[in-house]
Amino acid sequence: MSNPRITLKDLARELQLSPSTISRAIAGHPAISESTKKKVRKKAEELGFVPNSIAAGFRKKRTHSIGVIVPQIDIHFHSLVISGIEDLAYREGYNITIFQSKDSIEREKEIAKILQNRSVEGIIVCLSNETKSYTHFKKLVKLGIPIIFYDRVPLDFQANKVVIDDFGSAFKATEHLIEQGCQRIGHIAGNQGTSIFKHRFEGYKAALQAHDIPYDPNLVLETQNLSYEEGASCAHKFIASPQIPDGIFCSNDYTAISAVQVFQKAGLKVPEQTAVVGFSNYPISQVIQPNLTTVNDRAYQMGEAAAKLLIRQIEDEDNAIDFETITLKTDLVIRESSLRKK
Amino acid sequence: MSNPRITLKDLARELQLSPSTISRAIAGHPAISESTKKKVRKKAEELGFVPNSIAAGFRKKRTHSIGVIVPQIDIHFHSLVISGIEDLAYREGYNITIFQSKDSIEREKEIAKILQNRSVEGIIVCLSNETKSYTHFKKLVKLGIPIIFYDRVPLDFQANKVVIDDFGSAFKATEHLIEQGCQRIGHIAGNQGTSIFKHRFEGYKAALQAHDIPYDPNLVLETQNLSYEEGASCAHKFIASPQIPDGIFCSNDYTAISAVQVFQKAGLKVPEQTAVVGFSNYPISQVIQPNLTTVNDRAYQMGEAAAKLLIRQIEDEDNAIDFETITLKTDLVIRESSLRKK
DNA sequence: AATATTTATGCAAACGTTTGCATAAATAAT
DNA sequence: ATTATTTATGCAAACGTTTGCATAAATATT
Repeated sequence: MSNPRITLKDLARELQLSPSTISRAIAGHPAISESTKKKVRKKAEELGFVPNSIAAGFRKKRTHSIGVIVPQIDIHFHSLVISGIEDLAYREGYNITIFQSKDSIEREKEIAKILQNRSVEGIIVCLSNETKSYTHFKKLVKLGIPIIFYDRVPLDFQANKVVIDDFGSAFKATEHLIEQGCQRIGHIAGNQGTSIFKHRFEGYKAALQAHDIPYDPNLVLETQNLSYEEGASCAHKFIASPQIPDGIFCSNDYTAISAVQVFQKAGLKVPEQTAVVGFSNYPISQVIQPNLTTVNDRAYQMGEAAAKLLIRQIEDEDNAIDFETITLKTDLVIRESSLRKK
Repeated sequence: MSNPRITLKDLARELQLSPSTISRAIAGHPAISESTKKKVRKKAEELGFVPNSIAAGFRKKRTHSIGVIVPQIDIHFHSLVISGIEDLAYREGYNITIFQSKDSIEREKEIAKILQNRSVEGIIVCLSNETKSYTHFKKLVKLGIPIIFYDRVPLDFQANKVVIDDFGSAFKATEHLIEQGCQRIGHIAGNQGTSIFKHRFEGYKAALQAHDIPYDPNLVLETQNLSYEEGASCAHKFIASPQIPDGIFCSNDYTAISAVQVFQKAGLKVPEQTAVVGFSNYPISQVIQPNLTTVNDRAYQMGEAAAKLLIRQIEDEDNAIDFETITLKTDLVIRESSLRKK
C-alpha cells in the first residue's frame, strides 16, 4: 500500500494555519511573516510535501508544457533537435511531451488534438511527409497556441519557422569542390517536391553559375528518399557515364557514403579522381574511410532556437510578436573525401 | 486576439442543459437519453469543443502521463528505446514527458522531483553514470509511482528492470568467432564497474571455457568509455603483441569499427586474418567495409517492453504485481567482418 | 484612552471536469 | 384515479491549488 501524497491541506492541519497561508508561505509572499514562512517550509520539508503542479496549473491556467512532434525519434537528425529543445526547455522550467507522427498525416492530426486536450502551451513540429494541409495546426494557432515548424515547414501559410540555409549551404559545398579543382561536378538530389532538397539543388546550380561552370542536367540524379541504396545506384550511373564527374555534392550523408564506397569498389580514388561532399554530418561521416566532408546542419542548435522562439512567444502576453523565420547558417566540415589541396 | 477555448459550461449554456448532463452525454453515459447525446455531440462538433484533460484528470486523479529519463536523447541506443516507449504508449493512450539527465546525479534528482510535481503515473529511467544511491527513486516508489529501470539498472535494491542478456549475447558472439575457426580470441572490454560490460566480459570467458580454449588475460583490454579512440588504441596494442589475435569480440560497435580500420591500415585482412564482432548494431555497422558482425541489442524492443510493463503496473490497481525483471534476448547479426566460412 | 493605520492571517470563490445523490417527469401497474 | 416504478436530468461537492477581499490583532498617532 502506497503512502498518499502530502497536500497543502495536510500542512495546514499540522500547523493550525489555513491552506491559503501555507500556499503563500511556500511561495514567499511578502504578506506572510518570516516566522510563519520558516515554520511552514520546515514542516513541508519534514513531511515531504511536493507542490502539485497539476492543481496549481489548473487554477492559474498554465501547464508549462510544450508538445513536440517529430516524424521519428530514432532518426539522428531529429534526436539532436529534440536534445536541443529539451536542454533549453529544462533550463527555462518547461517540459517536453513528445510524439512521433511516423510521417502519417492522420497520426499527426490525432496528436494535434491530444496536445490541445492536454493544454500544452506551445508546439514544435516537423511536418510529416504526407502533410499537405494544415487546418489541424491553424485551428490551434487560432486558439492562441504558438507553433514553431522546423525543417519541413509549411510554405503557403504564415507561421514561425526554424530552418537552415539550404541554398547557402549547398552553394558553399559546391564552391568548395570548385576550389579543390573540380570542374565536372555532379549532384545527387533529394525529392524535389520537398523544398529543403529543392533549395539544395538551387544552391548547387547557383555556385556553378557563379564560377562560370555550365550546368549540365546529365550530372544531376534525383532520388526519392536519399537512401543508401539510391546513393549506390546513382554512383553506378555516374561510373557508367561517358565522363565521370570529378566532384559530387550529395544531399545527405547516406548517399555520399554509398557513392564513396561504390567508387572505391570500382577502383576510383576518392578524392583524387572524384571528390565527394555530403550533408548532415552524421556520426558515420567521421568514421568511414576516407572521412567524409559534409555540411554540419546544426540540428541541436535548430532545436535550441525553436525552443527559445517558442518560449518567447508563450511568454509574450500581448501576442505582439509577429511570425518569425529563423534561418540557421551551417558549417562545412572539411575532411578527407574532398581534400585535394590545402 | 485568440479565441477562448470552449468548455462544457459553454455547451451547457448553448443547449440549456447542465454541465453534468453535457459531461455524461459526451462520455456516453447510459443514463442520458440518445436524443440528448446526439444533440450534445453535434453542438460539441460545431463549436469545436475539445475535452480539457487537465481538469478531468484533476478530478479523477489521473494524468495518463509517463516520465522518461535518459542520459542523452541523441545517443542512438536511447533514441531507439524512446521510440519504442512512445509507440507503445501512444497506442495505450499515455503520453511521454521526456528529460535528459546528462549523466548527472544532481540533474536526475531534480528531474525526479519535477516528475512528482507533475504527477506522472510512472517513470522509465536509465540511471546516470554518477548514480550510486537511489533515494530519489525509492521515495517515488513509496508514493505508489511505479518505476522501470532499463539498461543501467540498480543492483542492490528491488526494482522493475528491463535489460538484455549481456552474458548470453557475449557468449554467442564469442562462440560464433570460435565456429569461424578463431582460436586466439581477444576482447575489448567496457568499464568493469558497469555491470553490463562486466556481464559481457563474463560471457566471453564462459564461451572460451565451454570450448576448452584457455582464457588469456593478455588478450583482454579494458576501456573506460568504449570510445572510437580507445578502440583504435586497443587495436594498436593487439598489433604490437607477440601473437596477434585471430578474432576479437568488442563490447560496442565503435571500438569494433575502429579496430577494423586500424587493422586494415596495418595491412591485416579482416576477417581472413582477424575476425571482428561488435555490439549494438548501430547504423554505422552496415555501412563500413567490411560490414560489421554485431549483436543487435534490440533497443526499440527494450523500450516497448519497458512501457508495456510500466502500463501494466500503473493499471494494476491492487498493486499486487511484484517487481519484475525482463531480460531480452538479442540477435547476432552476422556480416562480413567475421565470416570465414558458411 | 481613543482613533487611525499597518500587519498578518483567513474566507471563499475559482479553475473545468466528474459523479453520488436528489428530484421531476413519464410510464406502468393496480 | 391512484400509486409505484423507471427514466432523464440537475445539484452540488470534490479534486488542490491560487488569490481578491475581509477581518482581527498589533502598532502608531493624537
